[in-house]
Order: sequence, then C-alpha cells, then structure tokens
Amino acid sequence: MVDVAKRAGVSLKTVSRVVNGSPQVQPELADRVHAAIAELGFRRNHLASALRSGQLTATVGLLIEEIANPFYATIAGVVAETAREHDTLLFTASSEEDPVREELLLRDLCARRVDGLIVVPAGYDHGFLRSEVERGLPVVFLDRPGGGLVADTVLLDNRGGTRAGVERLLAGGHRRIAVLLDSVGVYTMRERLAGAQEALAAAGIPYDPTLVREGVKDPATAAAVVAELSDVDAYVCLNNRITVGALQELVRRGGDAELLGFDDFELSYLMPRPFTVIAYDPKELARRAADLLFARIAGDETWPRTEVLPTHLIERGLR
Amino acid sequence: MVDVAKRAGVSLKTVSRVVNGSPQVQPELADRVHAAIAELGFRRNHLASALRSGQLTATVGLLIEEIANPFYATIAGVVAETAREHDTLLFTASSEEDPVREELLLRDLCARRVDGLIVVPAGYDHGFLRSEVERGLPVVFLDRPGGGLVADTVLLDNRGGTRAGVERLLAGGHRRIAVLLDSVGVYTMRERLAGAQEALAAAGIPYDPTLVREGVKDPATAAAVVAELSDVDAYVCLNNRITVGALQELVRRGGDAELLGFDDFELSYLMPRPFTVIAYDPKELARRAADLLFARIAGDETWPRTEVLPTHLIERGLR
DNA sequence: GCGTCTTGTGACAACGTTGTCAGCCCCGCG
DNA sequence: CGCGGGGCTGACAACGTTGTCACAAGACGC
Repeated sequence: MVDVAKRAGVSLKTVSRVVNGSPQVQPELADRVHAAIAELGFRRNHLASALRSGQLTATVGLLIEEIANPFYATIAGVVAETAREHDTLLFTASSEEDPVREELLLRDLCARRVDGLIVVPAGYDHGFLRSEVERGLPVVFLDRPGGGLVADTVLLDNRGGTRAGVERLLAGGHRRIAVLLDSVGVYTMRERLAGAQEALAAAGIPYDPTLVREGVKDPATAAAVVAELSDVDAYVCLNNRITVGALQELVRRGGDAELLGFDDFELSYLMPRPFTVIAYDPKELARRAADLLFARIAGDETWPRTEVLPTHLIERGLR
Repeated sequence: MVDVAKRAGVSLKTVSRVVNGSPQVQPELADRVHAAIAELGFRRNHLASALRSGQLTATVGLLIEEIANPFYATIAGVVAETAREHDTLLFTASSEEDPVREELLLRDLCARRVDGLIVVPAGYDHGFLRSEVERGLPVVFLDRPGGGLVADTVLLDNRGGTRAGVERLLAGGHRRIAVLLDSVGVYTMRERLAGAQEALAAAGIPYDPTLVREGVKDPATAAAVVAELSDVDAYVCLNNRITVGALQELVRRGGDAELLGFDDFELSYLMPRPFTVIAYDPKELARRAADLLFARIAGDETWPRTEVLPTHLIERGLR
C-alpha cells in the first residue's frame, strides 16, 4: 500500500480510502490510485485489515467428522452456501471422531479468529471453548449436543424417528426384531436405540440381548451379523452404512424379512429389494445451524436455542 | 499478551518467547507466564503472528465446483487430511461452475494470504492470479487445466479411458452406439467425447449425429434420451449422473443393451443390472494435487508439472 | 473582509505479535 | 582483578492496514 501511495503520489491513507470505497476522495486521485494498484498488482491484505479494524474476519469454521462422508458433505455444502451469502469464507476440518484432534482443530480455528463455529461434536467436553464463547464467539452444535458449554444446538428427532419406525414394524405383525448399531458411545446411536427400545417395551416384547448387536462398524460386519441372525422377522439398522451391508446380505439370501434403516442414502430407490428408511432433510439440518450461527454473528443475543428436526418414514427399493 | 505480561510481571517479549516455546526462558518465569495465560484465557492471535513474522499462514484454499457432490467431497477429504498432516487449515469454497464466482472466491482467498491453492477450474482464464503466482503463490489445477497461467496440473486420462471403454463395446460386436454428455463447454466432456470418437472412427463406424446427445444435465433427461433412443446396442454415458438416469430407464425397459459410464459411484455394485464403468481413484487424484501443492509450499521450484492419472474398466451391477 | 463550515487530505498511532539488538548478570580464564 | 563470553531479558520497531485527529483550501454568509 505504501508503494501504491508513492506511485500515485498520494498518502497511504488516501490509498486506504480508495481501497475501501470511501466516497471522500476526488475522482482524479482515485483514478491515479486505481492505476497504481493495477500496475503494481496490489491486493489488500485482509488479515492486516481485520487486525487493525478489530472487525470480523468474515471467516467461519465448520468442524465435522469426515468431509468425504456424503452426509457431512451435504452439510458442508449448505454451510458453505450460507457463508457465501454472507460474504464469508469457510474453514472445513474433520475430527475423524477423535476428541483430541477435535480440540486441536477448534483451538486452531479460534487462533485464526473465526467469527463463529459450527461443530459436530466428537468429544464430550467442550469447556475449552468457554473463554472464547464468553468473549462473544458464537458456537452452534450440530447433530449432537456439545458438552460443558451452553450453546445453540440443532438435532434430529433420533428417538422419535426410530420409535415410529419400529412401531410400524410391530403393526405389521413382526415380533422378532434385531437392532444393529455402531457404538453406544455415540449420542445418535444411544438415542436411536432408546427409541427402538421404547417401542418394543411398549408393545410388551421381552428384552432379548442376543438381538441387539453393538459394534457394527461397517457394511461387511452388518452383512455378517444379518447372516448369523437368520431367524429374525425384521432388522433395524441404526445408520445407513449398516443398512447397506444388511441389504446386501438380504438380497443374497432372499426371503421376506423386513428391513428398517436410519438415514436415507443416494440411489436407495434403485436398491434391488424393498425396505424402509427413517429419513430427514440433512440440508434443513445444516441450514438451521448456519442460519442460527449467522444470526448470532449479526448480533442476536437471545437465549441459546435447541432445535429438533422431525424425521419421517419412506419406502425405498424396487419391488 | 500485554495483559499476560503484566500479570506475570515480565515483558511482552518473554510472553512471546514462552508462547512460541523458545528454550531461552527460565523455567520459573515460564511457569508464571503459563499461569497468567491460563488465568486470563489468553489465546495467541495467529493472524497477527503471521502478519508480523511474514511467515506462512498455515492455510490453503480449495476451490471446487460443489462440495455436496460426492466426487468433490472425496477430493476435499483427501486435501483436508493432507493439509492436517502439514498442520495447515483448509478453506473450502464452491464455484458452482460460475467463472465470476470463481474469480471472486479466488481473490478473496488470496486476500486471506493462503499459502497455496488447489483449483478445479470453472472459467477459462486464470490470468488474474498471475501476479500472485509471480510472487510465489503455488497453484495446482485439478481435474481440468487452468487458463492463462502456467501451473501444476493433475488430470485424468479422460480420452484414453473412454476410448478403451468404447473399444471394448466394439469388440463385443456392438455397432449402434449412442453417446450422452452434459455440455461440450466442459473440458472433461470434450475429452471424453473425443476418446469415444477416436475409437468409433478407428473402427470405421460412420458418424451419426442423432446418436450423440449433448445437454444431458441430469438423470431425468438421461432417462428420457435413453427412452427415445430405443434401437441402440450400447449407451455411453460421459458422467455418473447420466449413467444413473440411463440405468433407471434400462431397468424399467428391460432388454440387453450395453451400458458404459464414465465415473464409478457409490453402491454401483448393487445396481439391479450389469453395466461397465470407466473408473479411477479420485483419492489418488486429490492426493497427487495436494502432495504437489505442499511440495511447492515447502520450496520445490522445479518446472510446473502435468500429471495424468490412468483409468480402468470395471464391471458393475448385479447379474 | 472576516469568521465559520465543509470537503478533502495526510500525519500519526494503533491492532497483536515477533525480529533485532542492547544490556544485564554471572561465570571462567589469564 | 580485569576481561571476554554465554545465557536471559527487555525496549523498540516493524508487519500492512485503518481510526483519529489536525490541517489546508475553498464555499458561504454577513
């Protein structure tokens, strides 16, 4: 900027005014400055600008589990689009479900002075963000509640969705119902399991521990578990990776066991067998979180909110 | 930092040394400083640090078409992971195939003083980046070549892949072959079309313009085009959205026309009908671009490279 | 012709941090 | 006892920008 000022024969401050579109500059000078900027290829340093003016950095951070996962990719897409509507750039980072990594990344984002954070929590304690939040950093938790911190939260109706799905299975006369889940360490899995449990208990089905399978981490494991549990009326899969594995095994084996899966997925309507998904709108989930965040950034200082998004049942697959 | 210094009864500089882990500080003083940092909840401002030290910002930018698209999501995942390995944070931005938006976003990223850029080009002229590149900003173009700028580029063997696929169709005795593509305005489409054309011309098949359908933007259009072209031996779909639409129509209609699609996609092995995909490893594509970028950031000043990734044919779908 | 206001411009300090360098103290050596 | 050197510490300036304020020049009213 100093070089531009010298070249245009004006002061530093006048260049600053021109760069910031201040109207208080004579057109003739402004032209000289613009010419000098073009000749020297000057680009204003947004970092220095934000530092001096103490204003917002026009940057937000999104911390998710894994960008490559289509669910999180959809979320990232919506958040990126909302950010762009607010002329804001987006940092994207993946925790890979590692709380240590989560904390490191969040601290790093804070060090970059982001204007706000959207976080899909991996860990249980986000108290390390408290001092930032107290200084006015808006944080929105997405998909799962954060720990040790009062902040806006946007969740799915995991419990109600699974309950409704299992109730439909029960209404269809099914009694021997297996539940496959990843890990009860994950909030969404606990809630979904609780929903299934509520429906089964309400129907008077006795608890059979052999029908609840935890630790189903991937489609291959899901297929193996389904193969092993062959005398079952219906399989409830608490996420879509599990659903896909179960589906593959049921297609291989044949038969008419029912399949209920949490999360819809791409091309589910083309799967070679009917099944039911507990679906929701991931875009709406992300949109709410992003809107909440930018409302906070714009100065909304009402009490922290928790929003819960409904789910609904959809029949999928070719019949 | 001033407050921390006062509280710990040391100078500003000593706090700076402690924060940066300089060994030249007496343990006793360092402890006092650490205590003050904890009490005040001090977090070093990375922006100011980068400004003063003139060093790298430990930030890179990734500009893709659309994060929500699984192909780009995979790329973003690999780039994010590589960035993390280099303790670098990642800006992700979507051009939505709009060259104007692309330029705005890239300029904005430069204003944030990113250490490097990975760009999936939307526009044809990236000359506006020249002054940055001349000042040492590394830029890597991914999936398509950039325009008006000499820079590292990582591409797919679009032409060779399609040629090999069509040659296989020809070897299978197919002669009436339709080609469905999005827009010849897109580099990858032009290359893939050229590959198909090379194979067909080499086999002496006369050019039939009614069998080359441009403007197939989505699965629904693809399905409609396939429905219309019912007297065809084989359909060549130049991206996976087109493949999915064609597949749906072929499943509906039945028959034994061959289907060849560029790009593999998730769950393709579960599709209710056999077909062939021209596949490649999108992670490898991204990994190469990211490695190239970080090598440049680390000081690699060899001539700009263009790397071309091979493709291969895979049989998909249930038989 | 004088004071006052408006408009445009620039000098200077400051944002939060780090590089440079000077200075202090203490040790060991001749 | 004096001197050189190493180990720590701090004062100060600087990174690139903008806020504050002062000032100059012209317009206006009386």
